[in-house]
Amino acid sequence: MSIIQAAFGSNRLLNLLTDSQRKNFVGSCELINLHLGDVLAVPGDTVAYVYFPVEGIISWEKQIIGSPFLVVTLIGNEGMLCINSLLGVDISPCRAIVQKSGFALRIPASTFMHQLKQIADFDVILKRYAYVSYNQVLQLAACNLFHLLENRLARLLLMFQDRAQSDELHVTQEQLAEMLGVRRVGVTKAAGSLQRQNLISYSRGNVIIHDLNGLKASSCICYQTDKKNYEHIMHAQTTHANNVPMQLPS
Amino acid sequence: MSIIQAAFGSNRLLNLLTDSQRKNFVGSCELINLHLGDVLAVPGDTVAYVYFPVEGIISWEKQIIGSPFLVVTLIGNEGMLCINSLLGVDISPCRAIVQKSGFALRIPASTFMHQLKQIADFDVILKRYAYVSYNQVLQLAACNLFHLLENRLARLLLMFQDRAQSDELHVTQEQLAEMLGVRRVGVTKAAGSLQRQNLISYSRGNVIIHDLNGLKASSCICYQTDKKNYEHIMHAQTTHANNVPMQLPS
DNA sequence: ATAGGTCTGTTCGGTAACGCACATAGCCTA
DNA sequence: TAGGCTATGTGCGTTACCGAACAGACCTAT
Repeated sequence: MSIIQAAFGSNRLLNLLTDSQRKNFVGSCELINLHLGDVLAVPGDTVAYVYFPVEGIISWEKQIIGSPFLVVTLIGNEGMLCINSLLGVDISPCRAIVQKSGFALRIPASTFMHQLKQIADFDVILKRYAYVSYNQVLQLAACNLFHLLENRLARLLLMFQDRAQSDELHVTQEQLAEMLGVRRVGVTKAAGSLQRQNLISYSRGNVIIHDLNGLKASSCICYQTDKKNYEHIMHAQTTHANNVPMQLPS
Repeated sequence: MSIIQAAFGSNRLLNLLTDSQRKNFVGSCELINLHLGDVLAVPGDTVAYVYFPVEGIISWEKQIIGSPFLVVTLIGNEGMLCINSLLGVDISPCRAIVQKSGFALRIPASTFMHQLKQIADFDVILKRYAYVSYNQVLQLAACNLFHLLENRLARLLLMFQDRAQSDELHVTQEQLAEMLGVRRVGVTKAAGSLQRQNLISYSRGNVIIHDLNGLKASSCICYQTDKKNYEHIMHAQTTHANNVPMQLPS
């Protein structure tokens, strides 16, 4: 069994295709390794490839002039990079960085654009994903204005947990601070509070989530809202959902 | 000359079509009045119509649970409502309210979806617009986090000015505060500062911009960034730009 | 074992918002 | 001309951040 076949069915967007459609599409992809710190997209640059993560986490980060990068969302096997290609624009609005190693199906942007037209309903599925992504950014814009850091931190940790499918996260407070667009001391304070509530514990770049439900309660509703929205929109009719068990190369 | 013909060529997105394409499309539209306060879309509701403003201003507002509505962008004749239709989703993510009376070309959402497929390159143009809109929200998300109220207020006033094509705006501090997601007193303070700098003056719901360049200097760069991005993306190649002089019904 | 790097905790003063309450000022109508 | 409504100004205490600096704790390498 080839590596490509092994990854078959392990991205939730591609799972919305029929078996034959997916087989066809994945045939145009190559399975690549995502290494921690890899830069997959640079804002303003033309993107060469579109990625469908299979395992691992990629951060999608916006920078505005005069300010640091801000993590807009984390992308795992529920999503894709880069939605700009999907909208017919080859310029990336964001930076994309691998935050957790793994694998992704990669396809040249031009091939992707072609396949998008060829495979029936593929554009329908992915436009929905674009809608969900748009909605997520709307949520973030309001969240950044209204919600407290401690709640936003809890939300970010939950997003990590979802995509890592693990309660052990490898991320320092410094990194979390950068992602959230705040100072490291702010995260220390917020994380300390979460720890005192026995929701998480951490030490030198390792965060362990002990009480998932408690953490959800401490998070702003944005976490739940985004998740519900994804499920609601992506699984609304006309999809060919099926779950092929995931197998990965060693 | 009919009212429809009068509005022909007065929306910048439709101007990117060829004459015959536009004629075709506008034939499926009706020209309606936009009255101050009209609610054109409700979050979570199915959208019945898509709007291409000709004159007037519509606010596009996101609400997250437990917080007030927040203005995401203002839409004038440079844009359209609702990009969700464009992405094949009939549910509006935002509320849309007329902030300045005017006119718009209105088309049933289903007819719009049909026309989108029929008219060559129309979807290409509008997907680019979706990209620009996505980028705007990204900008807002960071802006809300990093920029000061006074700068954000200046930005909002400039966005009004652009779309009103007038230096006299009819909006109270209370309304501006709601749009920005802050207290009215915050706006009083910020607006007072702008007035003391002789950039604007105001009284009882009338704001007059005296020094446009000064106001731009007081605004966060987000204003310029968004504008440049629109021009850059919307006028990049493969468009059939032409400007038909605008004439409106009395 | 010691040294140097990385990660986390704490402290200080400052500021831009917040909530709440009340004061003034312009405009409209009776 | 008085009364009432709306829009704007102000004042006070509180809070959630900020920037800068430093202290301790832990890890690894020489």
